[in-house]
Amino acid sequence: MRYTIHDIARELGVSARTVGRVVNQQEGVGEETRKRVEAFIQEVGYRPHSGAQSLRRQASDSIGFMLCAPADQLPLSQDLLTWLFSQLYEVFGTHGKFISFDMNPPVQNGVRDYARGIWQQRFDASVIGGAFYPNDTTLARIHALGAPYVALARLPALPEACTGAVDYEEACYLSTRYLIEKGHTRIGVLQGLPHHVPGIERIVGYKRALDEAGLSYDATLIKPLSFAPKNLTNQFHRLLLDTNVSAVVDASGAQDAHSLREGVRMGGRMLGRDLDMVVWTYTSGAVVLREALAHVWLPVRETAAESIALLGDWLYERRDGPFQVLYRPVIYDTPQGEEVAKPKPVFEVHLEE
Amino acid sequence: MRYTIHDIARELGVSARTVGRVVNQQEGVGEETRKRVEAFIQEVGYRPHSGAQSLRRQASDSIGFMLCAPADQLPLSQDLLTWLFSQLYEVFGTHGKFISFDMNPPVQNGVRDYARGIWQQRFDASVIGGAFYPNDTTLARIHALGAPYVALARLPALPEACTGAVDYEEACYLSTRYLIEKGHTRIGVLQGLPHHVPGIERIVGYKRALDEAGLSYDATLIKPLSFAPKNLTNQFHRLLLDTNVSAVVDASGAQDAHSLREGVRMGGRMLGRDLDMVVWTYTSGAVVLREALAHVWLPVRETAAESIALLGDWLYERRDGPFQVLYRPVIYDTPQGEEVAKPKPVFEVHLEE
DNA sequence: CTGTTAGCGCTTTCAA
DNA sequence: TTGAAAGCGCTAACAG
Repeated sequence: MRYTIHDIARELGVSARTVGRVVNQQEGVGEETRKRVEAFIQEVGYRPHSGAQSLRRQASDSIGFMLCAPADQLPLSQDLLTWLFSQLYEVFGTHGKFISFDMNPPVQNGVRDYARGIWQQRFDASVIGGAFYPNDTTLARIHALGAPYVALARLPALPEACTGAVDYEEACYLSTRYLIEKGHTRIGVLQGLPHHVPGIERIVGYKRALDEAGLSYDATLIKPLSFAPKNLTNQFHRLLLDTNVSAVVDASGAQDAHSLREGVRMGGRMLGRDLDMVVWTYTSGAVVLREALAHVWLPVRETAAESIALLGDWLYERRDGPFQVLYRPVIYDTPQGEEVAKPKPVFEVHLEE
Repeated sequence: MRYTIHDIARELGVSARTVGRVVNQQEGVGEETRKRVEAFIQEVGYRPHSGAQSLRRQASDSIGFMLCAPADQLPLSQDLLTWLFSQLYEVFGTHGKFISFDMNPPVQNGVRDYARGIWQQRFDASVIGGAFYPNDTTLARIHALGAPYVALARLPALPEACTGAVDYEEACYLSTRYLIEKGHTRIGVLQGLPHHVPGIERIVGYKRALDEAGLSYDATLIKPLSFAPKNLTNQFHRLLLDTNVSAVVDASGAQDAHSLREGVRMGGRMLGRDLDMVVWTYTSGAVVLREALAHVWLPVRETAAESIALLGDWLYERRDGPFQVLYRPVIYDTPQGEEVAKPKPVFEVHLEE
C-alpha cells in the first residue's frame, strides 16, 4: 500500500496538516504528536509524492542536463562525461539533488526540443551542453523564464544569455596568426562543427588573422568535418591536394593523431618538412601530435567548472542572475611528453561519410 | 509567462479538455480546432507540467539510477559509469526517457535512504547499483511495490527480488579450488567489500573449496579491504607476514597490479617462485597481473546489460514481473597480452586507512 | 465533437 | 497546537 498524507492522518487520528508539518520539519506540532507521526512515517517508509510536491512548491530537487544538438553531432567523450558527472555531483549532488539527463529527446515533426524538461518544470536548474545552431531560438525562451540555467556554449544572437564558453574565434585566430608568423601564406583549416556556432567562429577568427596580415581568404582552404569515420583523414587529404598549402590548423577538436597522420601520408607530405600544423586540444599542456609546430589548448573543463559552480551560486542564492564566462585559449609550442590518447566517445556515431 | 492548459483554453476560446486532447494526441477534436491549438502550443512552446502529469498518470517518463551503498564504499569506475550510461540510454533513452541519477541521497538521522526517488514516485523504473548490506530492508519494500526495478546485486535474504548479479561465491570457490589443485594448502584472501553481501559471499565460496578438500579454515588468512589508499598493499603485506601462506586470491576487485606488486615486494616474496596468485578482473580475457597463475573473470557488464534489457522488457510490457539473472565467473590461465590499466574512479574516495 | 467537473497528493492560508 | 479547505496543473469520467 502506498500511503498519502491523508492516509497517515486518518490512521493516526490527526489532520493532514499536522502530518505535513512533521514531514516538512515545520513548527507547531506537539512533541508527543510529532514523535508518533515520525515513528509511523519511518515504519511505513513514507515520502511525499514528488509530482504533487513540485506542483505546489516551485521546485523539484532535480538538476537537468541536456544537449542542444544531437549526441551524434557532437560526440561526447567518456572522459568529459564522467568529469561532468562528478562536477554536477560536487556542486548539486552534495545538496541531495537528483541529476537528470535528457540527451536524446524525441524528435517531434522534425523538431528536437532539447529543453522539454525545462518547459515541463522538471528541474530547479539546468545545464545545457553542446554547440548551438546559429539559428537557435530555444535559448532565448529559456532565458526569458528567469530560472537558473547555464549553456556551456555561446550564442552570438543572444549575448545576454547565461553562458560558459571557450573562445573558438580566438583559438582559430591565434592558430592562424602563429602560422603566418612562421612565414606561411596558404593555410588550411580542418573545421570541426561546421554547422554550429563554434565551427563558424573558427572561420571568423581565421579571417581576422588573414586580414591582419593582408592575406586574402580562399574558401577552398576550409574543410568542414563530420564525425563520420575517416572523414577527418579524407578531408585532410583533400586539402593537401592543393600543393601550395604549407600549413594547416587542426580545428577538428578530434585529438586524433592517427587520422591526421593518415591524411598527411595520403597527401604525400611530411610534417616538419613540407607541412606545419597547429593542433587543438582540450587538455592543458597535452601533446596530441608530436610533429605539430604548436598546440592550442581550449580550456573547456575549466570553463565548465566555473560555470557550473556559478550556476550553483545562482540556485542557492549566493549570487543573482545570469553570467557570461568566456575563457581564452592558449597557444604553446609543443612541449616534451607522451601523446595523449584519442578520447573514446560515449555513444556510437552512426553517420555515413 | 508560463501557460497552463487553462490559459491556452481561455486564449483560444475552447475548453481545457480540448487543449488536453490536442496535447496528448487524443481523438475527438475538430481538424480546424486542433490546428489552431497546435499552432498556439508550438508558438508559446507549451509543455504540460510534469509534476501535475505524474500526479494523474502513474508515470514520470524518467528512469532512476541509485546506489544502495555510498559511492565511497564502492568506487564506481569511469569506464563502468559511461558504459552504464550508454546502456541506460540504449534501452530507455531511445524511448525518450529522462535518466535520473541519485547517487548521493542525504543521510537523515543516520539513514541513507537510497530509494527515496522510488517512494517519491519519480521513476517509471529503477536500476539499483552497488552491493547490499546483508541487513538491507529497503529492497523488500521496493519489491513489494510491484513497480519495475532491478538490483544489480544479490540479497540472499530476498531471493525473489529482481536481481542481476555475478556469483561471487562461485568466483571465490573457483579461485580457491584452483590453488588447492596446484598443491597449496594455506591460501590467503584479499577480501573486497567485507561488510557487503559480495564480500561475505567470497568467504562462503572460500570455505566451500576448503571443505571439499578437507582443509581447515583459518580466519587470519582473510584480509578485509577498505578503499583507503595503500590499504590493499598493506593488507597484502600483513597477510604475507605469515610465511606459510603460499598462495593468495586477489578478491579485491581493484584490478590494481601496482598495489599487489608493492605488497609482494614488502612481503619479501616473488610471484611464481614462492607465491601464487589468482586475480579477479571485470574484463573478459584481461590480464591484470602478468605474474598471476590465473585470472577469474566476473562478467558484471554482461550481467548488467542483460538485466537492464529485461527491465526494459518489463517496463514496456514485453515480459511480466521480476527476474533473477545470475552470471557465473570464468577462471582462465593467464593468456598473453598487455596488462589492463587500473580503472579510474569517478568520485574521489575520502577514507582514512 | 466539445465542455464541465472531480480529483491526483501536496502545501498553505485561515480559522478554531 | 491543530484542523478545514482551497488550489497547484493536469487527466479522465461523464454530460451535453
